[in-house]
Amino acid sequence: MQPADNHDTKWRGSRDAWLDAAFELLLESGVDSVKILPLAKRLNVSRTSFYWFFKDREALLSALIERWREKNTQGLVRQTEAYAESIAEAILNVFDCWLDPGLFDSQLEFAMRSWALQSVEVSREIDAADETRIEALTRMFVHHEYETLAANVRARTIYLTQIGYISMKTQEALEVRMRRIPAYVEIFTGRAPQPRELKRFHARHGYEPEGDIQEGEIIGKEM
Amino acid sequence: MQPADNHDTKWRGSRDAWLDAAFELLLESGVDSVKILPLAKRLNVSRTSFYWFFKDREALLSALIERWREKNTQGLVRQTEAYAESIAEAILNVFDCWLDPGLFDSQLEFAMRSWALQSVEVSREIDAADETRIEALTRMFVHHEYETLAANVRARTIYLTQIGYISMKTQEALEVRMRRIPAYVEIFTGRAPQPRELKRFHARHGYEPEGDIQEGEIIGKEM
DNA sequence: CATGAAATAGACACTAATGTACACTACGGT
DNA sequence: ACCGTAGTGTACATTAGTGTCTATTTCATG
Repeated sequence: MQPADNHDTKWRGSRDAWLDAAFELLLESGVDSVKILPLAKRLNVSRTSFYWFFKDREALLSALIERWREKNTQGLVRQTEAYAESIAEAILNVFDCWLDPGLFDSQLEFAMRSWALQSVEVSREIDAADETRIEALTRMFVHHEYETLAANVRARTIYLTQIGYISMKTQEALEVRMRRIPAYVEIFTGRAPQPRELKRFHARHGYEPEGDIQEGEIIGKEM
Repeated sequence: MQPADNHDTKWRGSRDAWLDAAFELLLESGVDSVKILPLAKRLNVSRTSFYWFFKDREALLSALIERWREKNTQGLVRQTEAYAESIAEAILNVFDCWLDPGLFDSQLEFAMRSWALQSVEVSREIDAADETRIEALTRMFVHHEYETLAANVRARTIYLTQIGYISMKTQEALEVRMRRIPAYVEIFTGRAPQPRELKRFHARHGYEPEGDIQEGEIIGKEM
């Protein structure tokens, strides 16, 4: 028999406690570290209680996949569909994902990709997710009047750059990241963002630039 | 005492055999799968022979890191420094890396990044490599008269996109990849590559486009 | 306060891995 | 021919993990 919803009793463990701990370990050190014994130690609970909540380790891992499936792809697709006057604004909407872990959990994303090395099941999940996401981004560009092939390559660039960021585990200060954003927008769209578009973006993320932004100041040369 | 260079005796094992097999496993399924027992089975050799060549598992893993350190960063940096008339040509030189596993081993790269999850040592190695590589790419753009910040962001984009590709384990047909390349060049540089630049690139990789390339055909819209 | 379900723990059996000790075999040089 | 060294195999001790069965504790509720 499986546990009923846990109306906050005083039991030390719970299905969610095990799951949360499993997530932590997954993010910290990869799927191979998600083992029952270490989890039990971390939770200060007997290892065997685990088997009351989950059939076996397999079941725990499936639950992790489940949780990821819901979260990241959803978050990204929603942002590509958000209202935007211009392509620059649309891209800034997508950038929200990289700044707000609520919309897209980068660490989780990386952990899943590492996991995929060892599991065809996970591997298939990831492939499906990539396709869905790139399609959504492509639609976004097409919607802003890009040609199909161009839209697709731009979608890839923007997506791959982010996956690259994740894979690199880049730790930039908000300041640095924000300063780079106009340049990224210009690269990804082919034209510079308007100051007012940036201002709205900054506001969303509670950021105040040090000096006022002058047009043309940020990007060098012939772009 | 450690083994002398193995002047091809008829011994079944050798330090290199173990190392090669270890690499295979690392690429296929991550560092956690690099275990002595499975390696021994794969090599059809007694597990314990291992201890003649390596002190312990640790020592084997260190040897793997060693081998990676030499290879990938070197390959990339060399390509950024290759002769190029234009920035487009310079970028196409870099693209050589992604097409020629001799210059840059993508799978290995990904495996190392996953490994870094669990090992601070590897993690530090990776960080150092990233920095070196991005610096080299930035120098390349600066050399072609881009402003410092712009050059740096472009360097990042090109590098991250590739890391993203790797992380996604993209399997594109050469045909597809080649068709996308002009668009990538345009995104990364801000202007379209010349047909003759592409031709030289195609020739290097033994590729013959299906139709002749017409200027402006590839990229859509307002770029 | 007694009862039963929810949750925990302990004892046990098993597996896969590491590493050590030591005996053995094949080869090459003198 | 024979001896040392390079390389292999067998046997054993140990450790960390999985999963099962059973006994025990804790809590909510009548």
